[in-house]
Amino acid sequence: MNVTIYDVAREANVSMATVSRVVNGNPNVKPATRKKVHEAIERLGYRPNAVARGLASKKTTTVGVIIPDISSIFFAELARGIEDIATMYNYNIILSNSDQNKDKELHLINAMLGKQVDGLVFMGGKITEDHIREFKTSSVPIALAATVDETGETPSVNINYEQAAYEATELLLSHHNERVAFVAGPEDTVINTEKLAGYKRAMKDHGHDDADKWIVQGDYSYDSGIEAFEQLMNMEDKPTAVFVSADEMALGVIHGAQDSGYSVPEDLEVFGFDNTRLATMVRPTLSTVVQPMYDIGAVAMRLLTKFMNKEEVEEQSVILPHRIIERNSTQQK
Amino acid sequence: MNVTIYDVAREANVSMATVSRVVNGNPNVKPATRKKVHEAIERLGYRPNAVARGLASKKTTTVGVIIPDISSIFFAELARGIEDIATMYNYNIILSNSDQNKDKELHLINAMLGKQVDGLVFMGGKITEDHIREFKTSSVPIALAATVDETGETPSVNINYEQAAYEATELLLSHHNERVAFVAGPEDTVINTEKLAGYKRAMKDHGHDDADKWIVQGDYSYDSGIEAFEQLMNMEDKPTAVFVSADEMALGVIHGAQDSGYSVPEDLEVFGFDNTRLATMVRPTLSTVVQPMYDIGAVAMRLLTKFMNKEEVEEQSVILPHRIIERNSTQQK
DNA sequence: ATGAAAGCGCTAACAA
DNA sequence: TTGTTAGCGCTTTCAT
Repeated sequence: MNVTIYDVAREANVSMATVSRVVNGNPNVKPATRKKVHEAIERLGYRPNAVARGLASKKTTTVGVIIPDISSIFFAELARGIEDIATMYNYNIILSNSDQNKDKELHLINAMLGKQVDGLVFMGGKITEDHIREFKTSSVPIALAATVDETGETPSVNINYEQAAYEATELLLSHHNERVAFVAGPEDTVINTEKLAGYKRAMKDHGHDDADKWIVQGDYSYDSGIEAFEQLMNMEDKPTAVFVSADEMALGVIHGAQDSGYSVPEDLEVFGFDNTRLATMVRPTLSTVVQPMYDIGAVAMRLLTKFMNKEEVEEQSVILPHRIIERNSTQQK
Repeated sequence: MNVTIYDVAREANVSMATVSRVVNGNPNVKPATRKKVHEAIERLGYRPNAVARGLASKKTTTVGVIIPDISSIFFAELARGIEDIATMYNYNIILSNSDQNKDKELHLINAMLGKQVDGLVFMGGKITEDHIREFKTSSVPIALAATVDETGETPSVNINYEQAAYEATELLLSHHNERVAFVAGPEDTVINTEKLAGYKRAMKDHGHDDADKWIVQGDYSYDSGIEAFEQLMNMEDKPTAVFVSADEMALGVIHGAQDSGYSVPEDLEVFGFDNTRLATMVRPTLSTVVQPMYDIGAVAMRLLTKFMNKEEVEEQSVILPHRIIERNSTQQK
């Protein structure tokens, strides 16, 4: 049997209400009483039962986090941002992997709501109507991190993927590359669609209406980067530069090239996306789009705390700044 | 107001006890009644309150996970193993980062016990007496993952680090390297101590009693690998091979070497530890010790479920097999 | 097979 | 400043 608030009350000769007050830092307690209670707590080794507290107060001080895959460098960094801010605001985190599987996602949302989380941070690929319905009927606030809801109805934190992709492509084009390819991520995710749009817009602005023929499909993985390189080299006109929509996949492209005797950036310029730690762990170091992953997680969690506290929120769709960083996988100009 | 078990009971014209039974799959319910209840649940959109359930049953079906840093490739992989098995056994996970800070660790243990987790998976660097005391007085079982308790009192899952380090060093020595260096990890963690011991034993077995002079200190990071390389090259007798106690740090060593015009493995053989995904994302690909991170997490969680179910456990200190994989950062023999 | 009722440990009015 | 007392929503005997 664990020691309860009632045991402490008896030990300190006060009511449980008073114990509750000192445990919760309520100022309406005479210092002497407070001291007595603290001593009793110490003596008994009392530790408040958060479950009972949660039932009585209807607050669990825990938030749910649904993440595609915690073992991915990208998402792990986001998760760290989320957890740090959660800790700062005294929340704990229930973390589950969804593998971007819609059924799992929906199931997890429900499981977490069942656990009475005070809020939810959701990361995923595609927000469907079913998702929106769940979000809307949820009794607790929800924030999306690095995940876009096209309807704009769900609070979210992202960067401007379209613009970022535009700028990356533009930079490659400005290096007088006539043939700039794009290695896409999983189709049917809106972030990929946006990147694609940015790439196409840049191509078009530079007079290339044939962007479609320079697009190859990947899945963000290293291996798919290697495969993408093969495809690139099988094209009639080989590209001289390639914009890859994720760093890890970009490493695959670089190594695919090097393994085939090409050199980067001389024979092929390679540009990544995300600026994960990987970007500086490769030779040549990777030029890439800086997406502030940790911050996206942190800001999403911060946003969520505001909703949980019913604070006013000026803008519920936060767009964080991105930037381009040129390293050695592209030509120095 | 949310719909409760009581509402369902009224809607279905049964008692809450019966609703509870069907929700919990108790077989002692007439099929017709079960059906009625399910319909009522459906109609009302009832979702059981896990907090109330936890209070009444004294089980929360959630386990705490204390991890040094979820954004580390190594730990993220472990976490995935833990979470997958947790899901399989219907547990959720409360995840917190400790940064290997003892105070944080102790605080987290208490916070999680306060949340009434049914068990705890702990990952950390150094298990002190204070840790052991907390573990022992804990009302719920605890399992260590990739973390060794020298007293052997806490259930744990690891590999044999000493032996693995021995084999790695041995392999380098067998390549007729006269000078094999070692890049250590954070001092004062027992896993590092074990690796060090394995390295020294191998050196000694090959007639090198001067192992100490070939040891340089790192912190497992990429940058510390680069620095380690500098130190290696400042030695009087430069080593011709180096065993690095973590893959990421090994990449640092490789790139440090390459950036200085050395080639790997011709001028310097490099051997890593862990076999994180990074090992195949470098050129040359990294020879390394395979530590089954995902499995360690998975097995630790599985072990924990056994304790939580009060099952018999034959061996509470599990040692998983490791192996050596030779890739291109060492000489082919 | 089903129901009644007593908690689980705490918070939050409301009184005093 | 402190105490009394309902619940919070569910599980779990114990009856029936």
